[in-house]
Amino acid sequence: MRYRVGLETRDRILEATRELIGERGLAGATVKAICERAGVLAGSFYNQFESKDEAVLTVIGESIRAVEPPADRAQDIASLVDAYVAFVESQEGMARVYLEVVVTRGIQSGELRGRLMRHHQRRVERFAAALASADVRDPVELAELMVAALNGLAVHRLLDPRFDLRGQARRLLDLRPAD
Amino acid sequence: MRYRVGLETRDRILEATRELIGERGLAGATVKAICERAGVLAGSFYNQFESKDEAVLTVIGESIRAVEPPADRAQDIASLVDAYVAFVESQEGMARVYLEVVVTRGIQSGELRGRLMRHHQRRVERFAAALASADVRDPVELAELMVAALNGLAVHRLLDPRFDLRGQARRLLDLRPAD
DNA sequence: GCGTAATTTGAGTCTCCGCTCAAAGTCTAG
DNA sequence: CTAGACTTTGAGCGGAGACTCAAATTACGC
Repeated sequence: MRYRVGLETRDRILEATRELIGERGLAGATVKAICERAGVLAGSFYNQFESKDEAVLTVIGESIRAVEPPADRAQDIASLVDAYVAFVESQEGMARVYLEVVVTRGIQSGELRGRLMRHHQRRVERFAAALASADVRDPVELAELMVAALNGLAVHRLLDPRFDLRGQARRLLDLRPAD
Repeated sequence: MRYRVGLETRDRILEATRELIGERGLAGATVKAICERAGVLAGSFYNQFESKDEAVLTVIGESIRAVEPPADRAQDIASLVDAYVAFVESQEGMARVYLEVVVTRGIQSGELRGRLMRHHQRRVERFAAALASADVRDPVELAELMVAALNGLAVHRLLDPRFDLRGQARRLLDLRPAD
């Protein structure tokens, strides 16, 4: 992985992996399919990556990082919800993987699972912080509820592309605990 | 499939399929694993079922039917939510399949997908009816939101068994649109 | 240019999966 | 008891997927 051709090959493989995950999900991104799309043979793939999981993990890691809002600046709930909606709508493939990993037991890489779980945890914490500064009771519990509900909306959106994710997310935001 | 031994074999196969789906998810319920657990060889399996999908579909169909509340009697939202929680908690394996099918693209049987989708649809309709008779604005939209949110809570519960599904579902129930 | 390190090639291995089938064995109605 | 229908056996097929490797080719610092 030091000559320029090698780095270019690596990039093409990652690009192909990203596309295939988006189009066909995790299961559809086989090494064979990735290699075909990248215009590369299996040997080259394994010259660049230790395993299929390494390539998949790299792609997902990049996606997660790209989506994560800056940690330092506090945000209100509305913009956190908007960010979530934007994530699902702009990176449908990754959103699908996110949910696929959560739901499917015994998914390939435990590391992938751990990484996504941490991402989820951070999201809950952000929501909790936003709710706390809005003086809501039980901010952590409500944050868990909201993030879980948003995941549910995302699931719905994945199975029905006409589903009004943004609208329903706003509706969720308008719900208040009845006293 | 007419002698008693055959029917018993069939039952053992279905039982094994049910258990394996619950323990390892759809992907873990391979024909080999099912046959081992049922104490049967592959040939017997295919003497009873046309395909693996037929066995899986049978098991899931039975589960869905067992969970479906009686259609004639109208119910309020609280008991619908309770029924959903009970479904997820008592039939974790089936709940997992339900979500797995929704999330995973290109899942095996299109029929399985269709069947689960119809089940989902009926649930939304029930919720909408209950909300309508409670004089809520936009009952259909709110029903979609609630069912989607419940699905999200179920996802959370699947990945963290300590998650307080019942409590969070009640909390969801307490949320009201702010005017 | 040269030499070496990096890269590519592509046939091939290994494993797992769903599924088949002919032969042998087991029921059960009459 | 018997004949015909049903069931079990278990080796094995075809295909897909992840991954390997020795030999050939290519890049590029010097």
